[in-house]
Amino acid sequence: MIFDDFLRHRRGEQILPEDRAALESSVGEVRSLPARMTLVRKGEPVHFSTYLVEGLICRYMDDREGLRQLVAVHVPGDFVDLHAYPLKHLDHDLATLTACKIATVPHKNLDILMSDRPGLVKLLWFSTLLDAAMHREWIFRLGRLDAVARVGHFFCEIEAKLRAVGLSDGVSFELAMTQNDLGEACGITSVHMNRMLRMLKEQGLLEMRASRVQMLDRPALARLRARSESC
Amino acid sequence: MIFDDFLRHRRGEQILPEDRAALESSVGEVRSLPARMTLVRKGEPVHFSTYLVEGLICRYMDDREGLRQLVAVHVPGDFVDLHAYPLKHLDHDLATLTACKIATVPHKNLDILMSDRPGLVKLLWFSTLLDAAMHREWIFRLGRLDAVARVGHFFCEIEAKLRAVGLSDGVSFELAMTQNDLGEACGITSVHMNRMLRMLKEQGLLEMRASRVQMLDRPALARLRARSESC
DNA sequence: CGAATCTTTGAGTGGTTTCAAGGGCTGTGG
DNA sequence: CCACAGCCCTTGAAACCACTCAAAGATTCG
Repeated sequence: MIFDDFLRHRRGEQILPEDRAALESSVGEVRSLPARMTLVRKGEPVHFSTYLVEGLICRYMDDREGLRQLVAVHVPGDFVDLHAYPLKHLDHDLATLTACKIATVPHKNLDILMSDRPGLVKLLWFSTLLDAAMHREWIFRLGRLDAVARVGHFFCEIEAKLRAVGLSDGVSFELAMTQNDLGEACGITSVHMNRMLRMLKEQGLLEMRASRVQMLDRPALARLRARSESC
Repeated sequence: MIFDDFLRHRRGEQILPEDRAALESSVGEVRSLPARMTLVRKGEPVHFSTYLVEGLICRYMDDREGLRQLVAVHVPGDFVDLHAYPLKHLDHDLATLTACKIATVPHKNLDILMSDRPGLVKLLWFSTLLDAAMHREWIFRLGRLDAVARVGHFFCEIEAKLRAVGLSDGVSFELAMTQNDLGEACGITSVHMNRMLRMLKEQGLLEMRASRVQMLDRPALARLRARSESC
Protein backbone atom coordinates (compact mmCIF):
# COMPACT_ATOMS: atom_id res chain seq x y z
CA MET A 1 0.00 0.00 0.00
CA ILE A 2 1.09 3.54 -0.71
CA PHE A 3 1.03 4.89 2.83
CA ASP A 4 2.76 1.93 4.46
CA ASP A 5 5.72 4.06 5.48
CA PHE A 6 3.78 7.12 6.61
CA LEU A 7 4.86 8.08 10.15
CA ARG A 8 6.60 4.75 10.45
CA HIS A 9 9.37 6.44 12.39
CA ARG A 10 6.88 7.36 15.09
CA ARG A 11 5.57 4.14 16.54
CA GLY A 12 3.92 6.07 19.34
CA GLU A 13 1.44 7.30 16.79
CA GLN A 14 -0.34 4.25 15.49
CA ILE A 15 -2.59 4.79 12.54
CA LEU A 16 -6.00 3.17 12.72
CA PRO A 17 -6.67 0.78 9.82
CA GLU A 18 -9.76 2.82 8.88
CA ASP A 19 -7.73 6.02 8.87
CA ARG A 20 -5.10 4.44 6.71
CA ALA A 21 -7.75 3.18 4.32
CA ALA A 22 -9.23 6.67 4.16
CA LEU A 23 -5.80 8.05 3.32
CA GLU A 24 -5.30 5.46 0.59
CA SER A 25 -8.62 6.28 -0.99
CA SER A 26 -7.86 10.00 -1.02
CA VAL A 27 -4.98 9.58 -3.44
CA GLY A 28 -5.54 11.35 -6.72
CA GLU A 29 -2.83 9.84 -8.87
CA VAL A 30 0.51 8.11 -8.60
CA ARG A 31 3.23 9.49 -10.85
CA SER A 32 6.86 8.96 -11.72
CA LEU A 33 9.04 12.03 -11.98
CA PRO A 34 12.52 12.57 -13.38
CA ALA A 35 15.41 13.83 -11.28
CA ARG A 36 15.92 17.58 -10.80
CA MET A 37 12.42 18.59 -11.70
CA THR A 38 10.61 21.47 -10.04
CA LEU A 39 7.27 20.40 -8.62
CA VAL A 40 5.97 23.57 -7.09
CA ARG A 41 7.28 27.08 -7.35
CA LYS A 42 7.09 29.59 -4.51
CA GLY A 43 3.80 31.45 -4.31
CA GLU A 44 1.93 29.32 -6.83
CA PRO A 45 -1.51 28.32 -5.64
CA VAL A 46 -1.48 24.61 -4.87
CA HIS A 47 -4.50 22.34 -4.97
CA PHE A 48 -2.93 19.07 -3.99
CA SER A 49 -0.33 17.74 -1.61
CA THR A 50 2.48 15.34 -2.41
CA TYR A 51 3.32 12.11 -0.64
CA LEU A 52 6.73 10.67 -1.48
CA VAL A 53 6.81 6.95 -2.26
CA GLU A 54 10.28 6.58 -3.80
CA GLY A 55 13.24 8.86 -4.30
CA LEU A 56 14.42 12.13 -2.74
CA ILE A 57 12.68 15.50 -2.80
CA CYS A 58 14.07 18.77 -1.48
CA ARG A 59 12.55 22.06 -0.47
CA TYR A 60 14.61 25.17 -1.01
CA MET A 61 14.66 28.95 -1.08
CA ASP A 62 16.98 31.07 -3.15
CA ASP A 63 18.40 34.56 -3.04
CA ARG A 64 18.23 36.88 -6.02
CA GLU A 65 21.39 35.46 -7.53
CA GLY A 66 19.60 32.11 -7.63
CA LEU A 67 21.82 30.47 -5.05
CA ARG A 68 19.86 27.77 -3.32
CA GLN A 69 19.52 27.03 0.35
CA LEU A 70 17.85 23.70 0.99
CA VAL A 71 15.48 23.84 3.94
CA ALA A 72 14.50 20.16 3.95
CA VAL A 73 15.30 16.85 2.31
CA HIS A 74 12.47 14.35 2.15
CA VAL A 75 12.68 10.57 2.01
CA PRO A 76 10.05 7.95 1.13
CA GLY A 77 7.23 7.96 3.68
CA ASP A 78 7.19 11.75 4.01
CA PHE A 79 4.10 13.80 3.32
CA VAL A 80 6.11 16.47 1.60
CA ASP A 81 3.94 19.55 1.31
CA LEU A 82 1.07 19.05 3.64
CA HIS A 83 1.93 22.61 4.63
CA ALA A 84 0.36 23.84 1.45
CA TYR A 85 -3.01 22.51 2.53
CA PRO A 86 -3.85 24.99 5.27
CA LEU A 87 -1.57 27.69 3.86
CA LYS A 88 -2.95 27.46 0.29
CA HIS A 89 0.47 28.12 -1.25
CA LEU A 90 4.13 27.56 -0.48
CA ASP A 91 6.73 30.05 0.65
CA HIS A 92 9.47 28.03 -1.02
CA ASP A 93 10.16 25.80 -4.00
CA LEU A 94 9.84 22.06 -4.22
CA ALA A 95 11.97 19.87 -6.49
CA THR A 96 13.06 16.29 -6.98
CA LEU A 97 16.70 15.42 -6.33
CA THR A 98 16.46 11.95 -7.85
CA ALA A 99 13.86 10.19 -9.96
CA CYS A 100 10.77 9.85 -7.78
CA LYS A 101 7.48 8.10 -7.42
CA ILE A 102 4.88 10.30 -5.78
CA ALA A 103 1.22 10.14 -4.84
CA THR A 104 -0.77 13.34 -5.12
CA VAL A 105 -3.66 14.01 -2.76
CA PRO A 106 -6.11 16.69 -3.90
CA HIS A 107 -6.95 19.22 -1.21
CA LYS A 108 -10.65 18.62 -1.72
CA ASN A 109 -10.08 15.04 -0.64
CA LEU A 110 -8.25 16.30 2.41
CA ASP A 111 -11.27 18.49 3.18
CA ILE A 112 -13.37 15.35 3.31
CA LEU A 113 -10.82 13.65 5.57
CA MET A 114 -10.84 16.69 7.85
CA SER A 115 -14.56 16.46 8.50
CA ASP A 116 -14.87 12.67 8.46
CA ARG A 117 -11.82 11.56 10.40
CA PRO A 118 -10.82 13.92 13.23
CA GLY A 119 -8.26 11.42 14.51
CA LEU A 120 -6.45 11.56 11.22
CA VAL A 121 -6.29 15.34 11.37
CA LYS A 122 -4.20 15.18 14.49
CA LEU A 123 -1.87 12.75 12.73
CA LEU A 124 -1.47 15.02 9.75
CA TRP A 125 -0.88 17.96 12.06
CA PHE A 126 1.65 15.84 13.92
CA SER A 127 3.43 15.07 10.68
CA THR A 128 3.93 18.77 9.89
CA LEU A 129 5.21 19.34 13.41
CA LEU A 130 7.92 16.76 12.81
CA ASP A 131 8.97 18.81 9.80
CA ALA A 132 9.12 21.89 11.99
CA ALA A 133 11.25 20.04 14.54
CA MET A 134 13.58 19.09 11.70
CA HIS A 135 13.73 22.74 10.65
CA ARG A 136 14.92 23.61 14.13
CA GLU A 137 17.74 21.09 13.86
CA TRP A 138 18.77 22.78 10.63
CA ILE A 139 18.76 26.20 12.29
CA PHE A 140 20.93 24.87 15.07
CA ARG A 141 23.26 23.21 12.59
CA LEU A 142 23.72 26.34 10.50
CA GLY A 143 23.91 28.72 13.42
CA ARG A 144 26.19 26.91 15.82
CA LEU A 145 28.24 24.25 14.04
CA ASP A 146 31.34 24.59 11.91
CA ALA A 147 31.56 22.94 8.51
CA VAL A 148 32.73 19.45 9.55
CA ALA A 149 30.15 19.24 12.29
CA ARG A 150 27.39 20.39 9.94
CA VAL A 151 28.19 17.60 7.53
CA GLY A 152 28.30 15.00 10.30
CA HIS A 153 25.05 16.27 11.77
CA PHE A 154 23.35 16.21 8.37
CA PHE A 155 24.37 12.64 7.63
CA CYS A 156 23.24 11.48 11.07
CA GLU A 157 19.85 13.03 10.46
CA ILE A 158 19.32 11.68 6.98
CA GLU A 159 20.50 8.24 8.02
CA ALA A 160 17.99 8.17 10.87
CA LYS A 161 15.19 9.11 8.50
CA LEU A 162 16.20 6.47 5.97
CA ARG A 163 16.61 3.80 8.62
CA ALA A 164 13.08 4.45 9.89
CA VAL A 165 11.71 3.33 6.52
CA GLY A 166 14.16 0.49 5.99
CA LEU A 167 16.45 2.27 3.54
CA SER A 168 19.53 2.11 5.76
CA ASP A 169 20.98 -0.73 7.76
CA GLY A 170 22.47 1.70 10.24
CA VAL A 171 25.86 1.85 8.56
CA SER A 172 25.51 2.10 4.83
CA PHE A 173 22.88 3.62 2.58
CA GLU A 174 22.20 5.14 -0.84
CA LEU A 175 22.09 8.92 -1.07
CA ALA A 176 22.03 10.27 -4.60
CA MET A 177 22.99 13.81 -3.73
CA THR A 178 25.90 15.64 -5.33
CA GLN A 179 28.45 17.48 -3.24
CA ASN A 180 26.81 20.64 -4.49
CA ASP A 181 23.43 19.49 -3.13
CA LEU A 182 25.03 18.62 0.20
CA GLY A 183 26.67 22.02 0.30
CA GLU A 184 23.33 23.72 -0.36
CA ALA A 185 21.88 21.78 2.57
CA CYS A 186 24.73 22.58 4.95
CA GLY A 187 25.26 26.21 3.98
CA ILE A 188 28.75 25.73 2.58
CA THR A 189 30.19 25.74 -0.93
CA SER A 190 30.59 22.53 -2.91
CA VAL A 191 34.35 23.02 -2.88
CA HIS A 192 34.41 23.15 0.88
CA MET A 193 31.99 20.22 1.11
CA ASN A 194 34.50 18.24 -0.89
CA ARG A 195 37.24 19.07 1.59
CA MET A 196 35.05 18.23 4.59
CA LEU A 197 34.19 14.83 3.10
CA ARG A 198 37.86 14.15 2.59
CA MET A 199 38.56 15.14 6.18
CA LEU A 200 35.84 12.79 7.46
CA LYS A 201 37.24 9.99 5.34
CA GLU A 202 40.81 10.59 6.55
CA GLN A 203 39.61 10.46 10.13
CA GLY A 204 37.71 7.24 9.48
CA LEU A 205 34.30 8.68 10.33
CA LEU A 206 32.44 8.54 7.04
CA GLU A 207 32.99 7.59 3.45
CA MET A 208 30.93 8.56 0.42
CA ARG A 209 31.57 7.10 -3.00
CA ALA A 210 29.18 7.44 -5.90
CA SER A 211 25.92 7.88 -3.98
CA ARG A 212 26.84 5.29 -1.37
CA VAL A 213 27.44 6.48 2.18
CA GLN A 214 29.24 4.44 4.83
CA MET A 215 29.01 5.72 8.38
CA LEU A 216 32.17 4.23 9.83
CA ASP A 217 32.02 5.88 13.23
CA ARG A 218 28.57 7.12 14.06
CA PRO A 219 29.28 8.09 17.69
CA ALA A 220 32.21 10.24 16.58
CA LEU A 221 30.02 11.89 13.94
CA ALA A 222 27.42 12.72 16.54
CA ARG A 223 30.11 14.05 18.87
CA LEU A 224 31.11 16.66 16.32
CA ARG A 225 28.03 18.49 17.51
CA ALA A 226 29.84 19.38 20.71
CA ARG A 227 32.74 21.04 18.97
CA SER A 228 31.05 24.23 18.00
CA GLU A 229 32.56 27.15 16.11
CA SER A 230 33.55 28.81 19.30
CA CYS A 231 35.80 26.05 20.54
CA MET B 1 -9.74 39.73 25.77
CA ILE B 2 -6.68 37.56 25.99
CA PHE B 3 -6.71 36.19 22.45
CA ASP B 4 -7.44 39.48 20.70
CA ASP B 5 -4.09 39.40 18.93
CA PHE B 6 -4.09 35.72 18.00
CA LEU B 7 -3.47 35.33 14.25
CA ARG B 8 -4.10 39.04 13.84
CA HIS B 9 -1.37 39.14 11.21
CA ARG B 10 -3.37 36.78 9.06
CA ARG B 11 -6.57 38.55 8.14
CA GLY B 12 -7.40 35.80 5.69
CA GLU B 13 -8.07 33.53 8.60
CA GLN B 14 -10.95 35.05 10.50
CA ILE B 15 -11.75 33.49 13.81
CA LEU B 16 -15.41 32.81 14.50
CA PRO B 17 -16.69 34.53 17.66
CA GLU B 18 -17.72 31.15 19.08
CA ASP B 19 -14.26 29.75 18.41
CA ARG B 20 -12.64 32.71 20.05
CA ALA B 21 -14.92 32.35 23.05
CA ALA B 22 -14.03 28.67 23.28
CA LEU B 23 -10.35 29.61 23.24
CA GLU B 24 -10.84 32.19 25.97
CA SER B 25 -12.63 29.71 28.18
CA SER B 26 -9.87 27.14 27.77
CA VAL B 27 -7.32 29.33 29.53
CA GLY B 28 -5.99 27.80 32.72
CA GLU B 29 -4.28 30.74 34.31
CA VAL B 30 -2.71 34.06 33.45
CA ARG B 31 0.72 34.68 34.94
CA SER B 32 3.44 37.29 35.04
CA LEU B 33 7.00 36.09 34.59
CA PRO B 34 10.34 37.78 35.16
CA ALA B 35 12.88 38.29 32.39
CA ARG B 36 15.37 35.54 31.54
CA MET B 37 13.40 32.72 33.09
CA THR B 38 13.29 29.22 31.65
CA LEU B 39 9.71 28.07 31.09
CA VAL B 40 10.20 24.61 29.65
CA ARG B 41 13.32 22.54 29.36
CA LYS B 42 14.00 20.20 26.46
CA GLY B 43 12.45 16.76 26.84
CA GLU B 44 10.32 17.59 29.86
CA PRO B 45 6.75 16.32 29.54
CA VAL B 46 4.45 19.29 29.05
CA HIS B 47 0.78 19.38 29.97
CA PHE B 48 -0.11 22.88 28.92
CA SER B 49 0.67 25.30 26.12
CA THR B 50 1.65 28.93 26.46
CA TYR B 51 0.04 31.91 24.80
CA LEU B 52 2.07 35.12 24.99
CA VAL B 53 0.14 38.24 25.99
CA GLU B 54 2.98 40.66 26.75
CA GLY B 55 6.76 40.57 26.44
CA LEU B 56 9.22 38.50 24.43
CA ILE B 57 9.82 34.76 24.60
CA CYS B 58 12.52 32.84 22.77
CA ARG B 59 13.01 29.21 21.88
CA TYR B 60 16.56 27.91 21.71
CA MET B 61 18.80 24.88 21.51
CA ASP B 62 22.30 24.65 22.85
CA ASP B 63 25.40 22.63 22.19
CA ARG B 64 27.25 20.88 24.96
CA GLU B 65 29.27 23.95 25.83
CA GLY B 66 25.95 25.66 26.55
CA LEU B 67 26.17 28.07 23.64
CA ARG B 68 22.69 29.01 22.61
CA GLN B 69 21.17 29.16 19.18
CA LEU B 70 17.80 30.85 19.17
CA VAL B 71 15.36 29.15 16.81
CA ALA B 72 12.46 31.56 17.28
CA VAL B 73 11.53 34.83 18.95
CA HIS B 74 7.90 35.21 19.92
CA VAL B 75 5.91 38.42 20.30
CA PRO B 76 2.51 39.07 21.90
CA GLY B 77 -0.25 37.25 20.04
CA ASP B 78 1.85 34.13 19.44
CA PHE B 79 0.74 30.73 20.66
CA VAL B 80 4.25 29.85 21.69
CA ASP B 81 4.40 26.12 22.22
CA LEU B 82 1.34 24.69 20.62
CA HIS B 83 3.87 22.23 19.20
CA ALA B 84 4.05 20.55 22.56
CA TYR B 85 0.39 19.58 22.35
CA PRO B 86 0.58 16.88 19.67
CA LEU B 87 4.23 16.12 20.36
CA LYS B 88 3.81 15.76 24.16
CA HIS B 89 7.21 17.32 24.83
CA LEU B 90 9.59 19.86 23.34
CA ASP B 91 12.83 19.27 21.49
CA HIS B 92 14.18 22.62 22.65
CA ASP B 93 14.10 25.04 25.57
CA LEU B 94 11.72 27.92 26.12
CA ALA B 95 12.63 31.07 28.03
CA THR B 96 11.53 34.63 28.52
CA LEU B 97 13.71 37.40 27.17
CA THR B 98 11.85 40.20 28.95
CA ALA B 99 9.26 40.25 31.71
CA CYS B 100 6.15 38.57 30.27
CA LYS B 101 2.48 38.05 30.79
CA ILE B 102 1.36 34.64 29.60
CA ALA B 103 -1.82 32.59 29.49
CA THR B 104 -1.47 28.85 29.96
CA VAL B 105 -3.86 26.47 28.25
CA PRO B 106 -3.97 22.94 29.70
CA HIS B 107 -3.77 20.23 27.09
CA LYS B 108 -6.91 18.57 28.43
CA ASN B 109 -8.78 21.75 27.53
CA LEU B 110 -7.29 21.56 24.05
CA ASP B 111 -8.54 17.97 23.82
CA ILE B 112 -12.04 19.29 24.37
CA LEU B 113 -11.55 21.98 21.74
CA MET B 114 -10.29 19.35 19.31
CA SER B 115 -13.48 17.34 19.50
CA ASP B 116 -15.92 20.23 19.89
CA ARG B 117 -14.60 22.77 17.41
CA PRO B 118 -13.08 21.24 14.27
CA GLY B 119 -12.81 24.66 12.65
CA LEU B 120 -10.58 25.85 15.43
CA VAL B 121 -8.29 22.86 14.99
CA LYS B 122 -7.44 23.99 11.51
CA LEU B 123 -6.63 27.45 12.86
CA LEU B 124 -4.33 26.05 15.53
CA TRP B 125 -2.68 23.85 12.93
CA PHE B 126 -2.33 26.90 10.73
CA SER B 127 -0.67 28.79 13.53
CA THR B 128 2.02 26.13 13.93
CA LEU B 129 2.59 26.17 10.17
CA LEU B 130 3.35 29.87 10.35
CA ASP B 131 6.03 29.04 12.90
CA ALA B 132 7.46 26.47 10.50
CA ALA B 133 7.49 29.03 7.69
CA MET B 134 9.38 31.36 10.01
CA HIS B 135 11.85 28.57 10.75
CA ARG B 136 12.53 28.29 7.01
CA GLU B 137 13.33 32.00 6.85
CA TRP B 138 15.83 31.45 9.64
CA ILE B 139 17.43 28.55 7.79
CA PHE B 140 17.75 30.69 4.71
CA ARG B 141 19.16 33.56 6.71
CA LEU B 142 21.82 31.45 8.42
CA GLY B 143 22.71 29.42 5.36
CA ARG B 144 22.91 32.04 2.66
CA LEU B 145 23.37 35.51 4.13
CA ASP B 146 26.46 37.19 5.48
CA ALA B 147 26.44 38.89 8.87
CA VAL B 148 25.09 42.34 7.86
CA ALA B 149 22.33 40.82 5.79
CA ARG B 150 21.36 38.45 8.59
CA VAL B 151 20.91 41.34 10.97
CA GLY B 152 18.88 43.33 8.46
CA HIS B 153 16.73 40.31 7.66
CA PHE B 154 16.14 39.61 11.33
CA PHE B 155 15.03 43.15 12.09
CA CYS B 156 12.69 43.19 9.09
CA GLU B 157 11.07 40.01 10.32
CA ILE B 158 10.66 41.04 13.92
CA GLU B 159 9.36 44.45 12.91
CA ALA B 160 6.71 42.86 10.70
CA LYS B 161 5.59 40.63 13.55
CA LEU B 162 5.42 43.53 15.99
CA ARG B 163 3.60 45.73 13.51
CA ALA B 164 0.93 43.07 13.01
CA VAL B 165 -0.03 43.42 16.65
CA GLY B 166 0.35 47.17 16.86
CA LEU B 167 3.72 47.24 18.61
CA SER B 168 5.55 48.99 15.80
CA ASP B 169 4.59 52.02 13.75
CA GLY B 170 6.64 50.75 10.82
CA VAL B 171 9.74 52.72 11.72
CA SER B 172 10.45 52.57 15.40
CA PHE B 173 9.77 49.94 18.06
CA GLU B 174 10.87 48.56 21.41
CA LEU B 175 13.03 45.45 21.37
CA ALA B 176 14.57 44.56 24.71
CA MET B 177 17.18 42.17 23.38
CA THR B 178 20.88 42.49 24.16
CA GLN B 179 23.46 42.35 21.41
CA ASN B 180 24.29 38.92 22.73
CA ASP B 181 20.67 37.79 22.26
CA LEU B 182 20.67 39.18 18.74
CA GLY B 183 23.89 37.36 18.01
CA GLU B 184 22.40 34.11 19.26
CA ALA B 185 19.51 34.63 16.87
CA CYS B 186 21.67 35.47 13.87
CA GLY B 187 24.40 32.90 14.42
CA ILE B 188 27.19 35.41 15.00
CA THR B 189 29.13 36.48 18.09
CA SER B 190 28.03 39.43 20.17
CA VAL B 191 31.26 41.22 19.26
CA HIS B 192 30.50 40.93 15.59
CA MET B 193 26.86 41.87 16.15
CA ASN B 194 28.14 45.08 17.69
CA ARG B 195 30.21 45.82 14.61
CA MET B 196 27.31 45.05 12.27
CA LEU B 197 25.00 47.39 14.17
CA ARG B 198 27.62 50.11 13.91
CA MET B 199 27.91 49.48 10.19
CA LEU B 200 24.14 49.72 9.73
CA LYS B 201 24.10 52.95 11.71
CA GLU B 202 26.96 54.45 9.71
CA GLN B 203 25.13 53.62 6.50
CA GLY B 204 21.95 55.16 7.83
CA LEU B 205 19.91 51.96 7.62
CA LEU B 206 19.12 51.20 11.24
CA GLU B 207 19.81 52.53 14.68
CA MET B 208 19.44 50.76 18.00
CA ARG B 209 19.88 52.53 21.31
CA ALA B 210 18.82 51.07 24.63
CA SER B 211 16.08 48.71 23.45
CA ARG B 212 14.72 51.17 20.90
CA VAL B 213 15.09 50.30 17.23
CA GLN B 214 14.73 52.83 14.41
CA MET B 215 14.49 51.41 10.91
CA LEU B 216 15.77 54.37 8.93
CA ASP B 217 15.86 52.71 5.51
CA ARG B 218 13.68 49.64 5.35
CA PRO B 219 14.00 49.02 1.59
CA ALA B 220 17.77 49.05 1.86
CA LEU B 221 17.61 46.63 4.79
CA ALA B 222 15.47 44.25 2.76
CA ARG B 223 17.83 44.58 -0.20
CA LEU B 224 20.72 43.22 1.87
CA ARG B 225 19.10 39.86 1.26
CA ALA B 226 20.30 39.97 -2.34
CA ARG B 227 23.93 40.47 -1.40
CA SER B 228 24.70 36.96 -0.33
CA GLU B 229 28.00 35.60 0.95
CA SER B 230 29.07 34.70 -2.53
CA CYS B 231 28.98 38.21 -3.91
C1' DC C 1 33.72 8.10 -27.88
C1' DG C 2 32.65 12.76 -26.74
C1' DA C 3 30.15 16.10 -23.94
C1' DA C 4 28.50 17.37 -19.80
C1' DT C 5 28.58 17.10 -15.10
C1' DC C 6 30.69 16.15 -10.93
C1' DT C 7 34.85 15.76 -8.11
C1' DT C 8 39.35 17.08 -6.63
C1' DT C 9 43.16 20.10 -5.50
C1' DG C 10 45.96 24.52 -4.93
C1' DA C 11 46.74 29.39 -3.88
C1' DG C 12 45.16 33.66 -2.34
C1' DT C 13 41.60 36.57 -0.13
C1' DG C 14 38.29 38.07 3.12
C1' DG C 15 34.83 37.72 6.64
C1' DT C 16 34.26 36.18 11.57
C1' DT C 17 36.05 34.63 15.60
C1' DT C 18 38.92 34.89 19.51
C1' DC C 19 41.33 37.24 22.92
C1' DA C 20 41.89 41.19 25.50
C1' DA C 21 41.03 45.42 27.63
C1' DG C 22 38.59 49.65 28.55
C1' DG C 23 34.23 52.46 28.97
C1' DG C 24 29.43 53.20 30.19
C1' DC C 25 25.28 52.32 32.57
C1' DT C 26 22.36 50.65 36.45
C1' DG C 27 21.26 49.05 40.83
C1' DT C 28 22.68 48.22 45.56
C1' DG C 29 24.73 48.84 50.01
C1' DG C 30 27.53 51.45 53.05
C1' DC D 1 25.52 60.49 48.18
C1' DC D 2 29.21 57.94 46.82
C1' DA D 3 31.52 53.53 45.87
C1' DC D 4 31.32 49.39 43.95
C1' DA D 5 29.81 45.33 41.41
C1' DG D 6 27.86 43.50 37.53
C1' DC D 7 26.43 43.56 33.06
C1' DC D 8 26.48 45.32 28.62
C1' DC D 9 28.63 47.82 24.96
C1' DT D 10 32.76 49.12 22.36
C1' DT D 11 37.10 48.75 20.03
C1' DG D 12 41.69 46.76 18.37
C1' DA D 13 44.85 43.13 16.81
C1' DA D 14 45.78 38.62 15.39
C1' DA D 15 44.38 33.99 14.00
C1' DC D 16 41.56 31.06 11.40
C1' DC D 17 37.92 29.18 8.76
C1' DA D 18 35.50 29.19 4.59
C1' DC D 19 35.12 31.44 0.10
C1' DT D 20 36.65 32.61 -4.59
C1' DC D 21 39.03 31.68 -8.59
C1' DA D 22 41.11 28.51 -11.49
C1' DA D 23 42.37 24.32 -13.64
C1' DA D 24 42.68 19.47 -14.15
C1' DG D 25 40.97 14.68 -13.34
C1' DA D 26 37.08 11.40 -12.94
C1' DT D 27 32.60 9.78 -13.94
C1' DT D 28 28.22 9.40 -16.19
C1' DC D 29 25.30 9.39 -20.07
C1' DG D 30 23.87 9.74 -24.72
